[in-house]
Amino acid sequence: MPELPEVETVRRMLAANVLGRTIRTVRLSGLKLRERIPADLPRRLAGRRIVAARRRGKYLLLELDDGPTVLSHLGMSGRWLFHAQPPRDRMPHVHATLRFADGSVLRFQDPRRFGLLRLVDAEALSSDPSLGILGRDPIADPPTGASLRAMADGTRVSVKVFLLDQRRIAGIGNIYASEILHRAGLDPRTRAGAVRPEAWQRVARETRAVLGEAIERMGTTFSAYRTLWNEPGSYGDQLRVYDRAGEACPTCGTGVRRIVQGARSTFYCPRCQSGRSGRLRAASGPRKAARTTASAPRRRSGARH
DNA sequence: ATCCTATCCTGTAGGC
DNA sequence: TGCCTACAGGATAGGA
Repeated sequence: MPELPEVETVRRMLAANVLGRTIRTVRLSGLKLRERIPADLPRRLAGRRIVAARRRGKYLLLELDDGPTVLSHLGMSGRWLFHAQPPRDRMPHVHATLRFADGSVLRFQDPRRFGLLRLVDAEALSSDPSLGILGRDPIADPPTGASLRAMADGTRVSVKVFLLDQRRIAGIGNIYASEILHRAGLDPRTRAGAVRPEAWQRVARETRAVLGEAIERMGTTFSAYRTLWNEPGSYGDQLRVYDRAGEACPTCGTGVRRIVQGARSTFYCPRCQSGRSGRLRAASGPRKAARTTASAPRRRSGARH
């Protein structure tokens, strides 16, 4: 799942490869992603030059020379792929093909179509509904223990769910949330409002460390994510707990557990991350039951690199 | 306001 | 071998 490190990797590669290029033609699949791609996108992009590649949280922004910005989100399986020469393949699930004046091509591929392609006028960027709700970016504006604690004040949700909330910190997804909390030695079930100041400091430090190291390794390819050159990221080797239910915790050897929080998997070490205060009750309502008590180790999609 | 659940979607894995 | 089903989760609408 593309999270901040994966999106930042793609942004850097876009900056290195498509900046300054002029779009000649655009072709759309016509299929609906998270929302419909504007039908006038080809007309509005033709002849425009890409002058900036930015990122906010998990959103990518390609700024055009006449003002508007192509706003994109990779969702679960989206990819921006660059080809110096026009590709001759018939790659499935390509929803937008941008052909540049020099013959190079940029494609947006997204099998599961949770992604997003939107054109936003310069003056509307600040009021864009998706961007508008985003909290601080942990790379541009690194969190501190104090800032996290202030944001969590009075919040009753678990610290894991808190970290996933894009309105507070923009860019952390399900993989890195588990990794950050493991490295911070904090029980993912702890209520965010009850996390101690020292623990928030560790969360802040590990957020910066994990995201930074993941960017260095061009992200984590769990299944679908690829860089602009269709290469997998290599941070998967560094994952300590994510998708490792039943395996030994790299710190203490205890079996890694999988639980479900907010309908998403959380992986943690019950020994290294033992919280003695502020723990939420395991279940607060009818739930699909039985799976929350991490049973047998389950292996999934072996595509991790 | 806050929290929680269902929904969108397809590739993959596991069961039989 | 092949069919069938469950599962993965980012963002968001809508309900509690």
